[in-house]
Amino acid sequence: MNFRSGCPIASALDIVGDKWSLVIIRSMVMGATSYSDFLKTPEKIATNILAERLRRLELAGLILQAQARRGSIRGTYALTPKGAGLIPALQALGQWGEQNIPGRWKCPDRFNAARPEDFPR
Amino acid sequence: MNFRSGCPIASALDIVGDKWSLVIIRSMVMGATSYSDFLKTPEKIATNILAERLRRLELAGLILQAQARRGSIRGTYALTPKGAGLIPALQALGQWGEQNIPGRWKCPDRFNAARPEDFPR
DNA sequence: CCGGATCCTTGTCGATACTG
DNA sequence: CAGTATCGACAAGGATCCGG
Repeated sequence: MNFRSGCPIASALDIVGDKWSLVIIRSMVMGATSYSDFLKTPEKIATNILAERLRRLELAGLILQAQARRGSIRGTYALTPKGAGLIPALQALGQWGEQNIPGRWKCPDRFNAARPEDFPR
Repeated sequence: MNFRSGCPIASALDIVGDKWSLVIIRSMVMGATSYSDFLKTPEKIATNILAERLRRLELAGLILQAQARRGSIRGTYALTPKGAGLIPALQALGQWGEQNIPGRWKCPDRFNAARPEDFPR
Protein backbone atom coordinates (compact mmCIF):
# COMPACT_ATOMS: atom_id res chain seq x y z
CA MET A 1 0.00 0.00 0.00
CA ASN A 2 1.33 3.40 -0.68
CA PHE A 3 -0.08 6.43 1.00
CA ARG A 4 -0.35 10.00 -0.22
CA SER A 5 0.94 11.30 3.09
CA GLY A 6 1.20 10.45 6.77
CA CYS A 7 -2.10 12.13 7.54
CA PRO A 8 -4.42 9.61 9.21
CA ILE A 9 -7.45 10.96 7.38
CA ALA A 10 -5.87 10.92 3.94
CA SER A 11 -4.46 7.46 4.66
CA ALA A 12 -7.82 6.13 5.81
CA LEU A 13 -9.23 7.36 2.53
CA ASP A 14 -6.40 5.66 0.64
CA ILE A 15 -7.78 2.41 2.05
CA VAL A 16 -11.55 2.87 2.01
CA GLY A 17 -11.93 6.09 0.04
CA ASP A 18 -13.00 4.51 -3.23
CA LYS A 19 -16.55 4.41 -4.51
CA TRP A 20 -17.59 1.10 -2.98
CA SER A 21 -15.62 0.00 0.07
CA LEU A 22 -17.61 1.93 2.66
CA VAL A 23 -20.89 0.93 1.02
CA ILE A 24 -19.88 -2.72 1.35
CA ILE A 25 -18.94 -2.26 4.98
CA ARG A 26 -22.24 -0.48 5.58
CA SER A 27 -24.03 -3.55 4.18
CA MET A 28 -22.07 -5.80 6.50
CA VAL A 29 -23.03 -3.70 9.51
CA MET A 30 -26.62 -4.10 8.37
CA GLY A 31 -26.21 -7.85 8.31
CA ALA A 32 -25.04 -8.83 4.84
CA THR A 33 -22.58 -11.71 4.85
CA SER A 34 -22.54 -13.33 1.40
CA TYR A 35 -21.56 -12.32 -2.09
CA SER A 36 -25.18 -12.45 -3.17
CA ASP A 37 -26.25 -10.32 -0.22
CA PHE A 38 -23.98 -7.57 -1.52
CA LEU A 39 -25.34 -7.92 -5.03
CA LYS A 40 -28.91 -7.61 -3.81
CA THR A 41 -28.15 -4.20 -2.40
CA PRO A 42 -30.03 -1.30 -4.06
CA GLU A 43 -26.78 0.28 -5.25
CA LYS A 44 -26.21 -2.39 -7.89
CA ILE A 45 -22.49 -3.00 -7.70
CA ALA A 46 -20.96 -4.87 -10.66
CA THR A 47 -19.73 -8.38 -9.97
CA ASN A 48 -16.11 -7.77 -10.91
CA ILE A 49 -15.89 -4.67 -8.75
CA LEU A 50 -17.45 -6.48 -5.82
CA ALA A 51 -15.04 -9.40 -6.10
CA GLU A 52 -12.05 -7.10 -6.28
CA ARG A 53 -13.15 -4.95 -3.35
CA LEU A 54 -13.76 -8.00 -1.19
CA ARG A 55 -10.24 -9.18 -1.95
CA ARG A 56 -8.77 -5.78 -1.17
CA LEU A 57 -10.71 -5.39 2.04
CA GLU A 58 -9.61 -8.82 3.17
CA LEU A 59 -6.00 -8.01 2.32
CA ALA A 60 -6.29 -4.81 4.31
CA GLY A 61 -7.58 -6.80 7.26
CA LEU A 62 -10.99 -5.15 7.40
CA ILE A 63 -12.99 -8.26 6.65
CA LEU A 64 -12.34 -11.96 6.62
CA GLN A 65 -13.75 -14.79 4.62
CA ALA A 66 -14.76 -17.78 6.68
CA GLN A 67 -16.19 -21.11 5.71
CA ALA A 68 -19.73 -21.08 7.00
CA ARG A 69 -19.26 -24.67 8.06
CA ARG A 70 -17.40 -27.78 7.10
CA GLY A 71 -18.42 -28.82 3.59
CA SER A 72 -19.56 -25.39 2.63
CA ILE A 73 -17.36 -24.01 -0.11
CA ARG A 74 -19.27 -20.79 -0.12
CA GLY A 75 -17.47 -18.17 1.82
CA THR A 76 -19.26 -15.85 4.12
CA TYR A 77 -17.68 -12.57 5.00
CA ALA A 78 -17.42 -10.95 8.40
CA LEU A 79 -16.07 -7.68 9.73
CA THR A 80 -12.89 -7.78 11.73
CA PRO A 81 -12.50 -5.42 14.68
CA LYS A 82 -10.42 -3.22 12.41
CA GLY A 83 -13.23 -3.07 9.86
CA ALA A 84 -15.84 -2.55 12.55
CA GLY A 85 -13.79 0.40 13.77
CA LEU A 86 -15.17 2.31 10.82
CA ILE A 87 -18.71 2.16 12.18
CA PRO A 88 -18.54 5.57 13.88
CA ALA A 89 -17.39 7.16 10.64
CA LEU A 90 -20.25 5.49 8.76
CA GLN A 91 -22.76 6.68 11.33
CA ALA A 92 -21.45 10.23 11.06
CA LEU A 93 -21.74 10.09 7.27
CA GLY A 94 -25.24 8.70 7.56
CA GLN A 95 -26.36 11.46 9.85
CA TRP A 96 -24.87 14.04 7.55
CA GLY A 97 -26.64 12.51 4.58
CA GLU A 98 -29.98 12.40 6.33
CA GLN A 99 -29.73 16.02 7.37
CA ASN A 100 -28.22 17.51 4.24
CA ILE A 101 -29.46 15.56 1.24
CA PRO A 102 -33.17 15.79 0.50
CA GLY A 103 -35.17 12.62 0.12
CA ARG A 104 -32.77 10.17 1.72
CA TRP A 105 -33.97 7.19 3.71
CA LYS A 106 -33.58 7.19 7.43
CA CYS A 107 -30.84 4.92 8.74
CA PRO A 108 -32.45 2.04 10.63
CA ASP A 109 -32.12 2.22 14.40
CA ARG A 110 -30.16 -0.99 14.53
CA PHE A 111 -27.58 0.65 12.29
CA ASN A 112 -27.14 3.72 14.46
CA ALA A 113 -27.02 1.50 17.51
CA ALA A 114 -24.25 -0.71 16.12
CA ARG A 115 -20.97 -0.58 17.95
CA PRO A 116 -17.52 -1.82 16.93
CA GLU A 117 -17.54 -4.16 19.95
CA ASP A 118 -20.40 -6.08 18.39
CA PHE A 119 -17.91 -7.56 15.91
CA PRO A 120 -15.24 -9.37 17.87
CA ARG A 121 -12.78 -11.50 15.96
CA MET B 1 -26.63 14.93 -9.14
CA ASN B 2 -27.73 11.39 -9.44
CA PHE B 3 -27.51 9.02 -6.58
CA ARG B 4 -26.94 5.28 -6.51
CA SER B 5 -29.76 4.82 -4.02
CA GLY B 6 -31.70 6.60 -1.32
CA CYS B 7 -29.30 5.43 1.37
CA PRO B 8 -27.92 8.47 3.20
CA ILE B 9 -24.49 6.89 3.50
CA ALA B 10 -24.19 5.89 -0.14
CA SER B 11 -25.53 9.30 -1.14
CA ALA B 12 -23.06 11.14 1.07
CA LEU B 13 -20.33 9.16 -0.65
CA ASP B 14 -21.76 10.08 -4.03
CA ILE B 15 -21.01 13.69 -3.09
CA VAL B 16 -17.73 13.52 -1.18
CA GLY B 17 -16.64 9.93 -1.74
CA ASP B 18 -14.03 10.61 -4.40
CA LYS B 19 -10.31 10.64 -3.82
CA TRP B 20 -9.90 14.30 -2.94
CA SER B 21 -13.02 16.04 -1.61
CA LEU B 22 -12.67 15.02 2.01
CA VAL B 23 -8.95 15.77 1.96
CA ILE B 24 -9.73 19.29 0.78
CA ILE B 25 -12.35 19.74 3.48
CA ARG B 26 -9.89 18.43 6.05
CA SER B 27 -7.43 21.12 4.94
CA MET B 28 -10.09 23.77 5.34
CA VAL B 29 -10.86 22.62 8.85
CA MET B 30 -7.15 22.93 9.54
CA GLY B 31 -7.19 26.51 8.35
CA ALA B 32 -6.46 26.43 4.61
CA THR B 33 -8.40 29.04 2.68
CA SER B 34 -6.67 29.68 -0.64
CA TYR B 35 -5.93 27.71 -3.77
CA SER B 36 -2.21 27.82 -2.96
CA ASP B 37 -2.87 26.61 0.58
CA PHE B 38 -4.40 23.47 -0.88
CA LEU B 39 -1.49 22.98 -3.26
CA LYS B 40 1.01 23.24 -0.40
CA THR B 41 -0.61 20.28 1.30
CA PRO B 42 1.62 17.17 1.58
CA GLU B 43 -0.74 15.13 -0.58
CA LYS B 44 0.26 16.98 -3.75
CA ILE B 45 -3.02 17.34 -5.57
CA ALA B 46 -2.76 18.28 -9.26
CA THR B 47 -3.91 21.76 -10.21
CA ASN B 48 -6.59 20.64 -12.63
CA ILE B 49 -8.12 18.25 -10.12
CA LEU B 50 -8.07 20.86 -7.39
CA ALA B 51 -9.79 23.45 -9.55
CA GLU B 52 -12.49 21.00 -10.56
CA ARG B 53 -13.12 19.78 -7.02
CA LEU B 54 -13.42 23.31 -5.68
CA ARG B 55 -16.02 24.02 -8.34
CA ARG B 56 -17.94 20.85 -7.51
CA LEU B 57 -17.84 21.44 -3.79
CA GLU B 58 -19.10 24.97 -4.27
CA LEU B 59 -21.89 23.72 -6.51
CA ALA B 60 -22.84 21.17 -3.89
CA GLY B 61 -23.01 23.96 -1.32
CA LEU B 62 -20.23 22.65 0.89
CA ILE B 63 -17.89 25.58 0.42
CA LEU B 64 -18.17 29.09 -0.90
CA GLN B 65 -15.74 31.37 -2.60
CA ALA B 66 -15.60 34.87 -1.19
CA GLN B 67 -13.60 37.89 -2.18
CA ALA B 68 -11.18 38.49 0.66
CA ARG B 69 -11.81 42.19 0.27
CA ARG B 70 -12.74 44.74 -2.33
CA GLY B 71 -10.09 44.84 -5.03
CA SER B 72 -8.74 41.43 -4.23
CA ILE B 73 -9.18 39.11 -7.16
CA ARG B 74 -7.86 36.21 -5.17
CA GLY B 75 -10.70 34.11 -3.98
CA THR B 76 -10.61 32.60 -0.58
CA TYR B 77 -12.68 29.57 0.22
CA ALA B 78 -14.70 28.93 3.33
CA LEU B 79 -16.75 26.03 4.63
CA THR B 80 -20.50 26.45 4.71
CA PRO B 81 -22.45 24.95 7.62
CA LYS B 82 -23.29 22.07 5.30
CA GLY B 83 -19.62 21.44 4.58
CA ALA B 84 -18.71 21.85 8.24
CA GLY B 85 -21.29 19.21 9.04
CA LEU B 86 -18.79 16.67 7.77
CA ILE B 87 -16.35 17.43 10.57
CA PRO B 88 -17.56 14.59 12.83
CA ALA B 89 -17.11 12.11 9.99
CA LEU B 90 -13.59 13.41 9.34
CA GLN B 91 -12.72 13.14 13.01
CA ALA B 92 -13.98 9.58 13.13
CA LEU B 93 -11.91 8.70 10.06
CA GLY B 94 -8.87 10.37 11.61
CA GLN B 95 -9.20 8.41 14.81
CA TRP B 96 -9.57 5.21 12.87
CA GLY B 97 -6.47 6.01 10.82
CA GLU B 98 -4.40 6.83 13.88
CA GLN B 99 -5.39 3.61 15.59
CA ASN B 100 -5.29 1.22 12.66
CA ILE B 101 -2.62 2.38 10.24
CA PRO B 102 0.96 2.22 11.46
CA GLY B 103 3.11 5.31 11.26
CA ARG B 104 0.42 7.93 10.78
CA TRP B 105 0.72 11.40 12.23
CA LYS B 106 -1.43 12.40 15.12
CA CYS B 107 -4.30 14.72 14.30
CA PRO B 108 -3.60 18.11 15.88
CA ASP B 109 -5.72 18.92 18.90
CA ARG B 110 -7.28 21.91 17.18
CA PHE B 111 -8.56 19.54 14.53
CA ASN B 112 -10.20 17.15 16.96
CA ALA B 113 -11.62 20.08 18.86
CA ALA B 114 -13.19 21.65 15.77
CA ARG B 115 -16.96 21.80 15.75
CA PRO B 116 -19.39 22.46 12.91
CA GLU B 117 -20.67 25.50 14.80
CA ASP B 118 -17.28 27.13 14.36
CA PHE B 119 -18.16 27.70 10.69
CA PRO B 120 -21.29 29.81 10.55
CA ARG B 121 -22.38 31.18 7.23
C1' DC C 1 4.13 34.68 -8.72
C1' DC C 2 -0.89 33.11 -8.41
C1' DG C 3 -4.86 30.80 -10.23
C1' DG C 4 -6.00 28.30 -13.16
C1' DA C 5 -6.83 25.77 -18.39
C1' DT C 6 -5.18 22.37 -21.82
C1' DC C 7 -3.09 18.22 -23.54
C1' DC C 8 -2.09 13.67 -23.18
C1' DT C 9 -1.13 9.41 -20.69
C1' DT C 10 -2.47 6.17 -17.28
C1' DG C 11 -5.48 3.96 -14.16
C1' DT C 12 -9.96 2.82 -12.43
C1' DC C 13 -14.83 1.92 -13.11
C1' DG C 14 -18.57 -0.48 -14.96
C1' DA C 15 -21.74 -3.44 -18.13
C1' DT C 16 -22.15 -7.60 -19.90
C1' DA C 17 -21.06 -12.19 -21.10
C1' DC C 18 -19.28 -16.23 -19.55
C1' DT C 19 -17.47 -20.24 -16.31
C1' DG C 20 -16.71 -23.79 -12.33
C1' DC D 1 -24.11 -19.13 -6.38
C1' DA D 2 -19.66 -17.14 -6.61
C1' DG D 3 -17.06 -15.46 -9.05
C1' DT D 4 -13.54 -14.37 -13.89
C1' DA D 5 -12.68 -12.26 -18.69
C1' DT D 6 -13.18 -8.68 -21.86
C1' DC D 7 -13.49 -4.32 -23.37
C1' DG D 8 -15.17 0.50 -23.61
C1' DA D 9 -15.92 4.86 -20.94
C1' DC D 10 -14.42 7.98 -17.89
C1' DA D 11 -11.70 9.98 -14.03
C1' DA D 12 -7.13 10.92 -12.24
C1' DG D 13 -2.31 12.42 -12.86
C1' DG D 14 1.70 14.86 -14.83
C1' DA D 15 3.53 18.40 -17.55
C1' DT D 16 3.16 22.49 -19.66
C1' DC D 17 1.14 26.83 -20.94
C1' DC D 18 -1.41 31.17 -20.29
C1' DG D 19 -3.56 35.59 -18.44
C1' DG D 20 -3.55 39.07 -14.74
